[in-house]
Amino acid sequence: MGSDGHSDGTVGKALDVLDMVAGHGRPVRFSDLLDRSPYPKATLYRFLQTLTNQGMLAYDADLGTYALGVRLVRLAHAAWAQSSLAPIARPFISDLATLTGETVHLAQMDQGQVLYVDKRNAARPVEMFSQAGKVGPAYCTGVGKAMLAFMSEAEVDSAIARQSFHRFGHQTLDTPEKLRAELAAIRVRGHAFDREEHEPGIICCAAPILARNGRVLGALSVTSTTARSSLAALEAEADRIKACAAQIASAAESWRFPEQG
Amino acid sequence: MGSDGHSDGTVGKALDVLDMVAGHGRPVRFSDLLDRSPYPKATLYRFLQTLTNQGMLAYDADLGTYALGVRLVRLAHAAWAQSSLAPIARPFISDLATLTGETVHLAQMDQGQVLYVDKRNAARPVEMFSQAGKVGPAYCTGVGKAMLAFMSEAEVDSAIARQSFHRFGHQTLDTPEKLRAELAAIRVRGHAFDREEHEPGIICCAAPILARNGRVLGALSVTSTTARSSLAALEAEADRIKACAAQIASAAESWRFPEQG
DNA sequence: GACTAAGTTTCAAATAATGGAACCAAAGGG
DNA sequence: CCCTTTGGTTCCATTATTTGAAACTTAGTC
Repeated sequence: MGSDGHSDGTVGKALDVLDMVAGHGRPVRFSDLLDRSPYPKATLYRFLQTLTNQGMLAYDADLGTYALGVRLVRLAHAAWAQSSLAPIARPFISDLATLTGETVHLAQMDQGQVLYVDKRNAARPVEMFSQAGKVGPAYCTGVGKAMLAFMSEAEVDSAIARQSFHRFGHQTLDTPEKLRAELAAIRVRGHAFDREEHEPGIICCAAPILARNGRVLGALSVTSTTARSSLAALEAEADRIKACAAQIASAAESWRFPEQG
Repeated sequence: MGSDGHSDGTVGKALDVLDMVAGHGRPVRFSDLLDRSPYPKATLYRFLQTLTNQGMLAYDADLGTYALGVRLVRLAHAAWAQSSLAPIARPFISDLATLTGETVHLAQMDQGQVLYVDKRNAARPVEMFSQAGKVGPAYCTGVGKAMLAFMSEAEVDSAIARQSFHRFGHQTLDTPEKLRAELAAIRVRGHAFDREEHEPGIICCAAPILARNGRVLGALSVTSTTARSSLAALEAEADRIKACAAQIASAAESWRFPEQG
């Protein structure tokens, strides 16, 4: 169980390469990739060929660069639709955005990082892939902390081991100890804050979405700015957020365990 | 040489399994998958384990089902942002939607199928099942035919071999011959129509997005309904659509070749 | 308690992955 | 113009991984 995934065989390594291309952010040359990769030339080359054959990567012959392939976009649509909370949560999130007049984020945990799967802006409608799919740090976002607070010891340990603890602002919790203390407080309170810990001027109040068996399904946050609102004002919405989280949890469970099944 | 791609090794097979899960549309049990799979029990089992370990699949222990994992959503965001035309095309598409007052679709070709990568809805939303990440048939959609018309012989052959030629409407081109004849006409005309070939009441006018070297980058369509518009009215927008396609092509090229003009 | 279906593990044989090194093709430079 | 470097591709003997029939373990039924 390697923490960074190159533990299961050829497939794991290939997906590792895929991540490398994704991580680079823009089309990347073979040799650039070679530098960052732990694999020898020939091996990396073969992986790139295979992934390109499979449509997971796209090779640009003119520039000699590899980029992520469109097959991923197709797969992701299916993933988003069948496996994320987003489609189930959409109506509830929409309501919450309207009620609060603020932006609502829906996130899930992926490999110790926060993955935003949907976003609802009171004013303007959602653009699916442009927002959904973004990742953020777990230790300094409202949704991240809300999820961590209700995860099992083992999961939290493994997640904490993956955090960078970069100080984005002066309020950022920059050590595992501070984070753990905060998580304890969140567990009691039932909701988490982001006190400009990730981006200056941005604050939020977040609540976890918990299944009946206690498992963390995701988290929900209402975000605002210090200019427009305050932590106190956001906390006033906490019950509403929790109610919304409960609705989503319940909808998710009845989706997962259909009556006639 | 596989039209269905299980030709390159373990990785190819694993991705095949991934597609199988995606294709099923909802969380799927091991044995369901086993029926549809060409792999023996133990082999399939190991693939599912590996993919689950890797976060490409998510296993629901309560139900014993596999679904696509959230890691895909993350990868897809990167794919969408770095490899599809969508982020580049967005402003142009937006303008076109405003100018025409209709819905604009942006699509690319993936394995002989049309992959919608973006959609811009005018004020009045059209009832349709197309969103970013969704796929559709190439032989009976405006964007599909627009792309096919400008692809190389070999590519068209391979794409045609993958079409189902299901008759969605009475205008649907239901044989390779009819399709090829139509493609020739589109090549001359420079734009393609959808004459309710895919969905009753839905019509569109589409143009390909072509790189300077002639390669097909994608296609663009303006969609309407027979109730609100007509083919003639849509054709009146053809020049505007082509102009937009040209803008996108040019933006795409200057993005890809930042140094050269 | 015996029977069945669904899922998991084992293990020797078969196969595919590995990577050092050779090779090729452009660019660069003396 | 030839020689060198850099970036990319192919070979192939070695090695490690995958493979899948079969045995096994649950969990559920009659």
